[in-house]
Amino acid sequence: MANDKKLVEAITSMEEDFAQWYTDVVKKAELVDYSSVRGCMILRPAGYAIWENIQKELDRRFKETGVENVYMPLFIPESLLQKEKDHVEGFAPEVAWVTHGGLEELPERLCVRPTSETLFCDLYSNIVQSYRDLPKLYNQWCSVVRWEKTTRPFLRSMEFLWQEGHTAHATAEEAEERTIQMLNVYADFCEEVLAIPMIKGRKTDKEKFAGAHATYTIEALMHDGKALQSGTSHNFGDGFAHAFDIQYTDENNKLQYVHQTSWGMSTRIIGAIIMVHGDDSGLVLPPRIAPTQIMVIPVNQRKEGVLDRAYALRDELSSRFSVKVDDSNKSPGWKFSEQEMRGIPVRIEIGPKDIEANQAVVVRRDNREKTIVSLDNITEAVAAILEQMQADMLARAIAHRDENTHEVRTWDAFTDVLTRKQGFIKAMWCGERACEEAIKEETGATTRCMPFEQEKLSDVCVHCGKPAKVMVYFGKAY
RNA sequence: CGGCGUGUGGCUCAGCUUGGUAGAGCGCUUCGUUCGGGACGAAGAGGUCGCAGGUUCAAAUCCUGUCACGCCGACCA
Repeated sequence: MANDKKLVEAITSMEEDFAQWYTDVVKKAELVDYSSVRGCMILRPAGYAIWENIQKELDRRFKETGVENVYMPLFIPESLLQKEKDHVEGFAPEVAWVTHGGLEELPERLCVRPTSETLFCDLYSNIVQSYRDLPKLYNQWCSVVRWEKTTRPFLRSMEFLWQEGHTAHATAEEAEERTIQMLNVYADFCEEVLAIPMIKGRKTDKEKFAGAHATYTIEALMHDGKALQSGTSHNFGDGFAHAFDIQYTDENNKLQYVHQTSWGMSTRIIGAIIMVHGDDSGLVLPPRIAPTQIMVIPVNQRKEGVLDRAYALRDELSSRFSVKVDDSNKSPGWKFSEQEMRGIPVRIEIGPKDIEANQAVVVRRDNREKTIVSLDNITEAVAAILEQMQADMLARAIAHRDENTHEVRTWDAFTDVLTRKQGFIKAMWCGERACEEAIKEETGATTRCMPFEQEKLSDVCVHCGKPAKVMVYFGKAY
């Protein structure tokens, strides 16, 4: 009983206070710590390792499509940033400036990159001459800085890690194709590896990227019914090419402007992992992204042979999985709770009784299901359990999203959902910005995207009653 | 940026109203006993009270300012 009490106190329950639950999990799982710089987070080993796995997996998928990695400078001269009008206006309010070098004031201010479109454009204007130079398919892994007013670990920090891909193409068609291709890379990655289902669609003009012709997005639904924009892919058309004079000579010796794209995913996605899969005991990591997949917990470890058997088990499983032994001088119960808090997918309990019976107890993190497994074929058994867990997590996330997606045909129903249930709202929209802004003003809900998979729910806009143009996902967002 | 709230050993907090030598629990260290859902005993280490200024014989406590964090709102590709 006393132990139960302690557990309850450790992490605030989701029901009671979701925001506090999130903060508790992030801290208790030791993913992040606050730093001495306002709004900047420290990624601790457990958090950074998740990012490293995300990087590894995404990087491989990018390269399979022909993308190459580069690294651009941290600083952007003010004059360069200002070349594309919409772009500057979009980012100006949240840019950090360097004004001094040592003791001397700089002749021209440098901004700390909030994103690197301008640098890539500058580069492309120099290195693209001929249609033979195209396409350029570059990506960089880096951090960017945006002077945010309020911050939360992973979801919004002033400096964050991400990747930004920037491509230049000969034709508009090719650029559009690449934009969609990368959106699909993100969506597939999220589903297959992170077990997070995504709604794919296009952003409205109001929500699109500063300077883009079209922005596509993947949107996920969190456990509390709020939406999280999880990755974006932009088609710039030839807008930046005109601003930066990126021209090439085509097969007919005519000058043409390139068509560009950019696409990004950030450490914010780790926030999605936490808020989609986590529970009241802490983090739950999908097996395919977990830095440590298995924790072996010896029981009665001071008894002759127990620790040795645990180490042997680790060594055996290490050929296929990432495994650790918790041989600290804590009680088993403490270790169980710790493993659960950290979201390690599977733990294996092994004690004197097990060793005698040539078995171990395998426990899944997501549903706490216990399986007694023979030590003779434990690698195969654990592989099957991890696979099943990965699949079940995705299935649960899809079920949760579907249960919390509401088709709405009237304004009353729209506001009713927001006050009582939250979640995604599918509704028809007239396509007018003023109407979109009014909806946000009245309810706090924003357009998340115009999904690729369209349905015709009615003939009129859910808010203003004018003829409807498109079905939109609405929701309250992080 | 606006409203509300919070800053006291590593953590959670008490003390502040009514100024007078800084407390508790957890954690940590050492030794011993334990070990199948956050074990127990003994002995130890560790803080100058977010920061700066002021009032006072005397400030964690009163006053002013400031910084950070949290929540809500505004803002945010």
